[in-house]
Amino acid sequence: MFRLFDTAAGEIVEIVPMIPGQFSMYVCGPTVYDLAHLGHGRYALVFDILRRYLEWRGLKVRHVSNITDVDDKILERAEAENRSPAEVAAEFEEKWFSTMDRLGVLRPHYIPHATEYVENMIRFIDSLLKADVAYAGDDGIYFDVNKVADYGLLARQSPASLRAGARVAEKEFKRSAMDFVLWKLSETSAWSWESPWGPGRPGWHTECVVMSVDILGEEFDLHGGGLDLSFPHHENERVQAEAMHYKFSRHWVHNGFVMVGSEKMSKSLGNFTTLDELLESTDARAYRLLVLQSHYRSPLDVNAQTVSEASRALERLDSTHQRVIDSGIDLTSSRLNEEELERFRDVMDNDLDTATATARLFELRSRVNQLLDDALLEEAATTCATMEHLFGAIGLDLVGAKEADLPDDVKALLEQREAARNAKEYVRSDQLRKELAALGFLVEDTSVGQKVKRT
RNA sequence: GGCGGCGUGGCCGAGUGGCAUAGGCAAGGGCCUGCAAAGCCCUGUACAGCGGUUCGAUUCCGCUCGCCGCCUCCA
Repeated sequence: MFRLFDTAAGEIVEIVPMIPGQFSMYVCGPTVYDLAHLGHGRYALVFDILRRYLEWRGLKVRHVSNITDVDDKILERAEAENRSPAEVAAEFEEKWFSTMDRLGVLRPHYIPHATEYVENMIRFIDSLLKADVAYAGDDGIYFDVNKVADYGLLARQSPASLRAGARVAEKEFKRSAMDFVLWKLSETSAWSWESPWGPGRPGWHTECVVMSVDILGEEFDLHGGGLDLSFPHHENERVQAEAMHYKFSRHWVHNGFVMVGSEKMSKSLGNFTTLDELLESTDARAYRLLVLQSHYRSPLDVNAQTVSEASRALERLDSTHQRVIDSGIDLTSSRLNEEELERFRDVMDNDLDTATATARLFELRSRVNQLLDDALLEEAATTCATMEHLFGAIGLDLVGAKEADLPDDVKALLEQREAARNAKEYVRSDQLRKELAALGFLVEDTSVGQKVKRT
């Protein structure tokens, strides 16, 4: 029994796949006009973890995530840099996936682009007009939210209270402040598509409806994204679909924000760090571990300290992995501890509680070390294999010490040090260890000789 | 203004109507080690405040204080 917090229900609900054994999920992807920041990284990791977990659980997952390549911000950047919007979009899409690869985020099974769906969107908007839930305004076609009974569901607010707080300047012709644009007329810009209403561009909220339904059908299991998409974006998608009598997504899932101090990280606040910046100095797995150590719906502080703590924790995991390898244990043929697998599943089934699951895996790590200390190799093998199998299920692979290509001078120093130690010239060997440390190499003495790590 | 959420040890961060063994990081003490490192063992007066419900509340309810989010583009 797998449960998740469903934003539409406002509580944790049991997730019963529409088709037994399968799972269809649509996750709102990036608008490609700039580099991805830590917040994008978190959502990508959260849904990557969800997908991997469901697959581990034996479900056949269809994971769809779009690329929004039609947007005013893309146009603005293109104009500012005197190139075409398509060029800007292509550049940042490529950069997006290269960063996602570094983060170990699996490619979604389907990656639809808004530009491929413009014709489809025009037909959809036309249907909305025919259904009388949309109308023509001065500068485009608008959705009439008053035609939907429960507008505000995903915001968990009534239409009246939403209206009371509306911060958007009213356009005279709009029937309600919350009405949103489906088709933006743009007679001046070269970047436009022909439509029955004149040249223009589709509004943001329509593409995901059209693409998700095209690929997954009129009803699918889950629709997700960052919490900031719950309203108005997802709500606007939902009401369009509802107006067309689609059953649409059975569940809505949103992840919490990355925080900078006490503020949400966002483009508009300008307080963002790009993922590429983070990855310059940090193992990408450390960010995944940091994300795993908190609950996906909680705000997550990402700063130099929390990142370095996660990096340190990761080092210790890797170091245990290395210890096991050094003990001559063959992990690939080890049995797995069924009890632990079950416990992991129980915890993860409870609203994807990766924090508790990870805590449990750290306990296994500790147990592996204890077993190795006691030379209980067979049990250590099973425990370690189980731990690594489960970390793998959520996308975290442990690695041994990198076989660093040692520069010749380092090799020479190591040889001298070994000789000094064999001769019990400890003052000299400690001096050599210091020299190596200064060169960026950490030397440890073990029962099987010196071990070197790049620092 | 409306709606929602949060406040747990030195820091980060889970969880729970029944002793707060979460976990991570940091710190102190010990074992091991030529010394370190790694590893192991031990240690640390933590549930914002005030009421209420209850045999029992950190957990449920109310109020207060503090912080945050959404209502506009946002992952």
